[in-house]
Amino acid sequence: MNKGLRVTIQDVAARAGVTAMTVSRVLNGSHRVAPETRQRIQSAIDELGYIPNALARGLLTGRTRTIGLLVDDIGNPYWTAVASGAEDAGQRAGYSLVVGNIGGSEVREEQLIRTLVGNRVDGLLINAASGRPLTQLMKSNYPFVLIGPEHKGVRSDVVRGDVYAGIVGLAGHLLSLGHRKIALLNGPKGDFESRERVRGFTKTLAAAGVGSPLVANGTFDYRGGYDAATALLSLPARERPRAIVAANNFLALSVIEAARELNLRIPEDVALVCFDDFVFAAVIDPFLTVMSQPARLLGQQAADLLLKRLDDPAGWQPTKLIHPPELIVRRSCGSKSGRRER
Amino acid sequence: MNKGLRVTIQDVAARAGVTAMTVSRVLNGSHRVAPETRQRIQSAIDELGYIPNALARGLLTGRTRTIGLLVDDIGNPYWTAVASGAEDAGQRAGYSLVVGNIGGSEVREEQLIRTLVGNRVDGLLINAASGRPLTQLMKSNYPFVLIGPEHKGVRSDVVRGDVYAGIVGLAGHLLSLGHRKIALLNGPKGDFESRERVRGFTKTLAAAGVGSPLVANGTFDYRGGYDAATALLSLPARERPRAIVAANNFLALSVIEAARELNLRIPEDVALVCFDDFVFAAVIDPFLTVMSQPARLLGQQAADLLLKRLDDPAGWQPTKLIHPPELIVRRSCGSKSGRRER
DNA sequence: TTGTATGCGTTATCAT
DNA sequence: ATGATAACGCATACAA
Repeated sequence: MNKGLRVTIQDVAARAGVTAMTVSRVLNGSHRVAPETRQRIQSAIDELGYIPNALARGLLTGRTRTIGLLVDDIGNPYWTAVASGAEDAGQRAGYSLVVGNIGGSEVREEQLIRTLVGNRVDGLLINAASGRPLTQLMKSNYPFVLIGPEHKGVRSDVVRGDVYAGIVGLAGHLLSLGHRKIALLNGPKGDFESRERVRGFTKTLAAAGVGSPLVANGTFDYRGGYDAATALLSLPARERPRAIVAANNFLALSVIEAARELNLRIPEDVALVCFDDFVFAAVIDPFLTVMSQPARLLGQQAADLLLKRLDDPAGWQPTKLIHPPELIVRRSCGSKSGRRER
Repeated sequence: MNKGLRVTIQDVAARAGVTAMTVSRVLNGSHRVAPETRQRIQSAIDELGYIPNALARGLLTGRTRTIGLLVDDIGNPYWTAVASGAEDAGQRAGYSLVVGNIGGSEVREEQLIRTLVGNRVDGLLINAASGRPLTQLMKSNYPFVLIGPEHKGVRSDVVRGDVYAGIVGLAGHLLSLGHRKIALLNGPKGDFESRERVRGFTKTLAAAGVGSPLVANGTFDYRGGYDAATALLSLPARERPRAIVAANNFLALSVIEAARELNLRIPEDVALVCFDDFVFAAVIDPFLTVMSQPARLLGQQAADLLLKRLDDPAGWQPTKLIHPPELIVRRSCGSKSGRRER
């Protein structure tokens, strides 16, 4: 440890001619300190550049005033917005936010949870792919809020967008434009949201009398998406989709790139729509038609739910907040009414 | 604290019929433990779901195996890439990375430093706007690495792109395309990189015989950039710039938006180039010509320098790593050789 | 190979 | 209004 950090509450106390206890009281804003004493102590703190050791404090009190957020890909503007919302809500209540990046790896997910719990964050906001560590947390009665996918048998707060409604809206929009050969470029197979999308997609198409819907599963990273998109667009002309619903903005990017490689124009040759609005959607060529989810709000609400539970653990009841998404029509779907604006 | 977290090393020891000391040895991988004892202890750990308390460990050892990264705007892909690089490097050495978002506020910057130091992160990677807290850290001999701006009188490792060379290249490219009315849409006034850009910009233009260069200072958030860009493009026709160098990708976005509002085409009416490449640059309309900086590498090297210093504090000597940027010509500058590819 | 004693920096509790 | 003492959970030094 560094010299400067060797400054402890004892040093401050000595310099101010009081006991550590009194310094502690000043630090924690107790009123039971004489104004002049308080002043002397404050001076000592400033002169020594004293910063309380949060480890010692946390060890003793059992609270760190820190919460953790685990997301699949912090490089995705969607998750950045979620994080920003959570940070805001946390900061208002005097909590710090620690963000971990899962990157699609279940191993990493468990690792991160271990690290954060080891550091005794007071609670967790989790965009979890794997349910395993969650049941563990549940057994420990460790407070956490799920953002996005729900998990069977896991009793917890949940905050998420209505993915089902979103996909219905997206597919419906394409149908209303006359499309019949529509494909879903989905995320990794098997998780909750992925299943929701497939369910909504097939149901909507079936209701419109369109059989055997095309579903491709890519990964959310660039490579996986690009390969899946290329495969989709390389199908023989009769099978090739004339419209694609991408499960998130990065997958939409993949479609754009793949189409470019194959000399396919968007929206003339393939229409494109996707989940999640973001700054660049209105600037990308072509401007993307998206199903917008209130990412920032999701982050805020998730943090708020967690903080509420921390405040009153006994009174906690699992809450589920599901937000309807909003269709923003731009150009990539080929709609006549597509706006240039964001 | 939660029931599940009440599991301490003592509980594990009791269950395994040994002392806390022996458990500690297993946790830290000492070889001096009988295989069968080790096994018993491991079982106890698993059954109880024991996770060591990093607070207690850190308090005792004086090391947390955690480093902090403070950036101006984690929402910007550039900084996300830096963070990702730093996380990689850290993880390889068994360190966790905690990221803080400064958001252009010096108050927030000091606050974050206080919080992280309070939590006794072993060192800091800082993209600092304000020099004040740095001198404080220096006096305390607290290890930190600067990413981006340097600061006078601050002795520390520095990792950054060569902003001066970058702006020279960008302005030079526009000059070579025949432009004379070139403006710099700069970031916030006064910091190191901002001054570097102005210096390189004026010098390059002067060398080409172009007088009185136009420099506008925006903030890096969307609003500030948009206003500045609009002001620039709304100048009377004789003064209006025919080419703009944007100080980062978000400012370039502002220019695109502002131009659209004013019915100005890019690159026909205004050419546009900017710093920092990113996924969307090759998809944005028009594809952006950029000066690419090795963001990921910067993050990695910064972390590596910090870890090296932590490993051998006595042998530490301040190192400065400056990377030349690379010009990637696409369409927004109006160059004939502009590629469609990324 | 395993155990005992001690202290890291802070605050809760009880005392003055 | 302030102080003394103990305790949080763990690892270091030393002992057995």
